[in-house]
Amino acid sequence: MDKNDLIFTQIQPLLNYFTELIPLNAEEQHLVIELFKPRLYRKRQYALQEGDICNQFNFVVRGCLRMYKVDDKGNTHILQFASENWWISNIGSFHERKPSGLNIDALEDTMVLQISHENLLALYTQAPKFDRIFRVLIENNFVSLQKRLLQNISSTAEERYLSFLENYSHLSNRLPQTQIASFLGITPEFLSRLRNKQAKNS
Amino acid sequence: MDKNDLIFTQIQPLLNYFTELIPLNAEEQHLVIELFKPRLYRKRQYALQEGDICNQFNFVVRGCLRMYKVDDKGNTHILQFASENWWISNIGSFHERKPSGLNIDALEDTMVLQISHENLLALYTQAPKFDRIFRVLIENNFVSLQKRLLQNISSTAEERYLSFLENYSHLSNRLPQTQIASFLGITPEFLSRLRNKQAKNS
DNA sequence: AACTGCATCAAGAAATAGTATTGATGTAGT
DNA sequence: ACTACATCAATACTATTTCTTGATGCAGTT
Repeated sequence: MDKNDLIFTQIQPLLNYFTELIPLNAEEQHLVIELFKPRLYRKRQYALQEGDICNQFNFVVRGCLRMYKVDDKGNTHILQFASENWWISNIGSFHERKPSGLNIDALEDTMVLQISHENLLALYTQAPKFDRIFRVLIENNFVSLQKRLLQNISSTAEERYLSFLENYSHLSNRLPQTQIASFLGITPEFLSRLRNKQAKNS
Repeated sequence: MDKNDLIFTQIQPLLNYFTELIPLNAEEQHLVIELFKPRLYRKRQYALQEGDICNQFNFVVRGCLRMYKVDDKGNTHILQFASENWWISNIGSFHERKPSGLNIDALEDTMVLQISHENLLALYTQAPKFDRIFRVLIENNFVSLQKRLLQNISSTAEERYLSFLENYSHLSNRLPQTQIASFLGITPEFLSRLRNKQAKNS
């Protein structure tokens, strides 16, 4: 398999993703192939480090990334997981071109397709359809974020955990409990007890 | 401890390093503090990836980095380790602004102080003393490289290993044998046998 | 032809690092 | 006092990384 085949195989999920939102013509597909670059992040590797400007918009082909904030006490709080077919990037830092307060790193070896800020602007110019595609995509992200926030302010840890199981069933046995706990905003110990309780009740 | 104290603590070893070569006045110290940025590389993280242009000159505060070449067969050959108070960067790529054929990555979580190409030029302009400091520093690197080359073409693996033990005693029990073997240019298995032999002879 | 200095491959053992569980104890808010 | 969590410490478990060993091979001396 030569290099082009390889890139093509990896880019297929992204083309599918776009096409499901809005069908692309050949030229648009070609732009995507040209402007998105495949990149491998190895487990624990940063895709974005606090203080740097986020310059890439990432689509996960396989693996899993997380975006998180480290607070003054050194605790990490996970804002988002991104596994297959999800987008991740610090949108604020990306668009306003200012240093990120958040980190993104890899929980598994992760292949992404990424487009740089510059190339994304070029993409919008050359194929205005992507304005709409990215609007929709960001709306989706926004909605799921809003949902999480709402849940956070209105539910107990147990409820949040159950909802996590529903919404992220593919991740619940794939990620370490530490990460899930940090996503739910509880300690790993408490999550362990919650899981125990669940097991007993079933 | 606030953020400034933190940066100051980290930058001290670098100021010491320079001062031992040539004393710096307050203004020069200030430039160093301003132009060198602390940065953490986590174990396995790349500081420079083949194909990218090396844009940073790195001083290791703690931890250990390695610079290596991956050959056509996929074997890696380590050119240099850099632990505390050592410099590392692909000087060729850095100065000629062309893609690196070498990789740099972290063998341990590593804190570096790094200066970008742009800022280093600014430093030379604003404080010409650094021309001399960096000349000396690069000379030191050059000499140790030459020594290694000479040894490589003139010694058996066992001799090279013994010399490694002398010159890098602080690393010999800190790095995995795989890495040391790759530095010596032998297989880990053969290094294992050499070590065995040593142990018996003493 | 035998010997030396290495390599390669495969399998298993040993060491280390990462993750999960549990108990004891504490605290803020109802 | 009770609920919903946190913190700390110890232990257990699992996975990953690293090391060792044996078998085999080969190229370049002696």
